[in-house]
Amino acid sequence: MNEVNHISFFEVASKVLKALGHPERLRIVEYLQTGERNVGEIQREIGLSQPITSQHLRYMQRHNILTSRREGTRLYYFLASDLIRKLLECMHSCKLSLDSGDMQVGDIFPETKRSI
Amino acid sequence: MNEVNHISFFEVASKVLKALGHPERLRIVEYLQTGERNVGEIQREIGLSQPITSQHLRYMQRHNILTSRREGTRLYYFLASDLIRKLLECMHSCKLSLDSGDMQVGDIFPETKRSI
DNA sequence: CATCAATATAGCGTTTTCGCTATATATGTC
DNA sequence: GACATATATAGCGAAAACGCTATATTGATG
Repeated sequence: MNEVNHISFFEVASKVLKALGHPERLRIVEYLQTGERNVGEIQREIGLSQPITSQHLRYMQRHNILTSRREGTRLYYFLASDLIRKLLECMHSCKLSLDSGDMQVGDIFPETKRSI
Repeated sequence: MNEVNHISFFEVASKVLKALGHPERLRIVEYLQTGERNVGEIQREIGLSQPITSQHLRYMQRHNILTSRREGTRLYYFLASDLIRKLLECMHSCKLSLDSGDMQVGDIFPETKRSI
């Protein structure tokens, strides 16, 4: 069991992780935790060019991280699944651990010496 | 704050996610949750060729997912940080949610129709 | 239908990832 | 030092990711 059409959990999960494995995309996705936003809003918030913003959003939509909803000329993107939401919560709790000093950057990137 | 030598949390986290974003590497890393293993053990467990196994392990070591310890002619690899462990726990809990049917594959991969 | 604003796509060069085969290195043993 | 076992690396071609510029599409409005 644990397979659907020969797609294992590992295949699914790794695709999601890979798609989130980009600093700007992670920023975008964390921003979208607060609710849906249109491309322009995301672009301004993250500070990317229009094409790059659109490309990242399309990429994440293709990889089932995001979904979109059109409203007139605007396209609103939002988180596509509970897996994504759970993952982000987890990242956030890791971030808090790092902030609180329970965890050191050195635990993750030994070459840096101070805590995040 | 929240920056160390201009390396933000997003940079660190996205590198980790990217490095975990590969089905075989995810398998390896989940296997290593049970404790350290040497290359041969990992190779046999996951069912990869020797060079590929070694390459994935080195890759993950370079990306601060794993560390290693030599014992004679054997090299033992193990999880490098608490962030990794936390992330895996999270993935595992997501996996359980999927298994229990609370979540559907369709939530993640709409083209598939049954639950994982 | 002309035009504008919002968003997407094409095309391109560079870099990284990937899996593979062949070969090298390191360690232990005789 | 010869040899065996365990592991790593080199080198290669194919594919994908990346950021960029230029251009196209879509929808609303006059």
